Amino acid sequence: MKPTIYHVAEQAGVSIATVSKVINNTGRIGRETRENVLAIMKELGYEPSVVASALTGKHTNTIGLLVPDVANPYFSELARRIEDRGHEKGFSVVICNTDNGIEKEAEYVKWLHRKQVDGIILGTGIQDNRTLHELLKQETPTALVARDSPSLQVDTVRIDDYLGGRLATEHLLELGHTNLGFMLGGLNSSSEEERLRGVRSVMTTNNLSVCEKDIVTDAYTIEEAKQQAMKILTQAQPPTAIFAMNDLLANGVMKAARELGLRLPQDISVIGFDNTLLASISEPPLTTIAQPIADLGTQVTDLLVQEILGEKTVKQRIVLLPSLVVRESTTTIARTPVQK
Amino acid sequence: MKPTIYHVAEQAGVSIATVSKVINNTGRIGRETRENVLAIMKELGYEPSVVASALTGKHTNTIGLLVPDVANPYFSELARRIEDRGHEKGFSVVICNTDNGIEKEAEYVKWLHRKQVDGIILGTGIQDNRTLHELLKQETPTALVARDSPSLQVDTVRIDDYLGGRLATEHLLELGHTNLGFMLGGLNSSSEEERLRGVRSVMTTNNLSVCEKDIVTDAYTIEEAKQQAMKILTQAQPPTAIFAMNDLLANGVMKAARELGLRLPQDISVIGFDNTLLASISEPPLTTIAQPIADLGTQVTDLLVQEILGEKTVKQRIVLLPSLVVRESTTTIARTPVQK
DNA sequence: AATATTGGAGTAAGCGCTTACCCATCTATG
DNA sequence: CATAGATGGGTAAGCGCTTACTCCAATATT
Repeated sequence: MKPTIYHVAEQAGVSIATVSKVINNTGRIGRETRENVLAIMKELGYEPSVVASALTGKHTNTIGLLVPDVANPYFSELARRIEDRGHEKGFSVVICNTDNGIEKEAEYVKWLHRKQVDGIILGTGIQDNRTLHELLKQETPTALVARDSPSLQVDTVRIDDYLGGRLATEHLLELGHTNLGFMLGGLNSSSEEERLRGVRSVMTTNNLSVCEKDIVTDAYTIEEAKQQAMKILTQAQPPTAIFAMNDLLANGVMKAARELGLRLPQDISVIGFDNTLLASISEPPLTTIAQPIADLGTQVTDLLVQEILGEKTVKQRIVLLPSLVVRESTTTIARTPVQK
Repeated sequence: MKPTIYHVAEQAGVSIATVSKVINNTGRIGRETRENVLAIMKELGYEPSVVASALTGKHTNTIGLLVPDVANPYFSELARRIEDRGHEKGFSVVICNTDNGIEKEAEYVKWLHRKQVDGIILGTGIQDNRTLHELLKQETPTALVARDSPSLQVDTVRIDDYLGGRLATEHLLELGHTNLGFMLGGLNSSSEEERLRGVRSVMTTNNLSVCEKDIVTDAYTIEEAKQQAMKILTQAQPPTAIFAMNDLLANGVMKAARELGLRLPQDISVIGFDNTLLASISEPPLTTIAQPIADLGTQVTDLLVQEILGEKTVKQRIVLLPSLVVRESTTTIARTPVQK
């Protein structure tokens, strides 16, 4: 049977209070007693029960992580970083896949609440803020990652999507492209809107406009992305470059292009977003807007942990800046866009 | 303040025992009382504390999942399936990245134990069975996935790696290749050894042999894989086909080949393993040995949950069969292997 | 009508731990 | 030498829940 604090106390000839104090390094305990208790603990292979101590009003040392889908490279890398950092700080992380469903999200949050997790990291792109409001009302430490927090008082770590959109667009314009296509996914729509805002801003500055029919949306898998890309690429006057909102979609676009016999990047330039594993794997290697995923993960975890530990009182919003990573999927424009 | 069972009991004018009974659907409770209590619970927004009930000797409804690295597509897909199934069954999963380190693994297991997780799924490829032995001794329900259990009495779900190795080799031989190269990673070495055993078996049957210098190992990233592949490909008489033990490595091989000016698949055939996202993304699309990842995930979860619930007494070993998925990275041999 | 059943609900003892508070020594102080 | 702090450690009351057991009243049984 698993030894409890009672066994240790008995063996050591002290009270359970004393044992508890040496475990937690609280109160005043003599050198000798402490060492003795420690020895007994080791001898018995005693491990304090997190459950019991949690009941006494302390922490469970657990944080909940909500993401749309861990199988998505972006989120799996993020999850890895968060787990790493959490582990360093003594927290375990329970993972929840919401598929960006408001119902699932709410259900998970309720469940995590019952489990008394110490805090929650929201990495979903849901526009609906109901769950978030609920969370804040309940005073569960909460932090947002890769998601905007429109006018809400909550710790947030995200990238500047607007800037990301600008960077991508500027890159394409510099290469001479003026007829641009865009592919949105839907996994993190608030981010995507911001990026599109960046796009529009740059386009307007350059007296260009983005044609609504060159924007396709709702693609979650590479296959769907390919199908959607087909729509854009088979138009009368197809874009010469496509900006996909994540690397997975960009790969879908490339598949479509290849199937249509277009050469990459000579006939069609493609730029992605995120700079996940997929960007370096793809052929040609994908030019993309890099998110500092590792930093997003560690910083949001730090924020949450500080909040949990009560080490900080003011909420903050951290905005990391994306950067352009040029690889081989984009190049200067070759064919004349007029070919009606 | 969060309502407790006492608040509900008071409001409903019953004892906490009664409330507990309606929550758990145990004991005998009258229709009216039950409905009344239920109503009060809803009204108060009461949520039973998992922590408290866990302390009373029940379950925490949590399982621990140990994998080398969730950022690895294979494991992230697996993790997704396990979380999905776990969630369906009412369990949350806490994720642990061991990087295949025996120390980290042991530490995680100890920690999970303190947390009183109901069970543990081991998806690591560590050869050392110490942790596993420990786990079994402690009677923590444990299940292995994608990992062998040499002579141990533990629930296991895995694929037939030997068969996988055979399938890959047979495919290459059928295409006319006789000079084969192999690239191991190290993430799951027991599996890889089995696969290699499959390879050797087929080779021997065909009066062929595998040259030790055509086997490279220890590659964890795509970059490392590329470097290692270079070694094989720049030999005097390089293989005409390479069998990589996972899709990531296969991509590294393709990168190397491309850098050396080799055409894929005409000059060099590449076959991977796992059939993850990476296999369909890559260019050319990767021929690979498909693991039924979804089934691995759900079945191992089911096994563990049954074990936890005490619904079964005999341990079992489930072996799923891999299959060959032919895409475009392999083709019949073109150049003559003799070119010394 | 007397007894046996059974349905419905309460009592109270813990689960393993934390913590506010109390008590006994021991040493430094005037 | 009496006393005020330190110092070291114990007491006991919970935390929110489950469950074995008890008790009572309403039926069913003979």
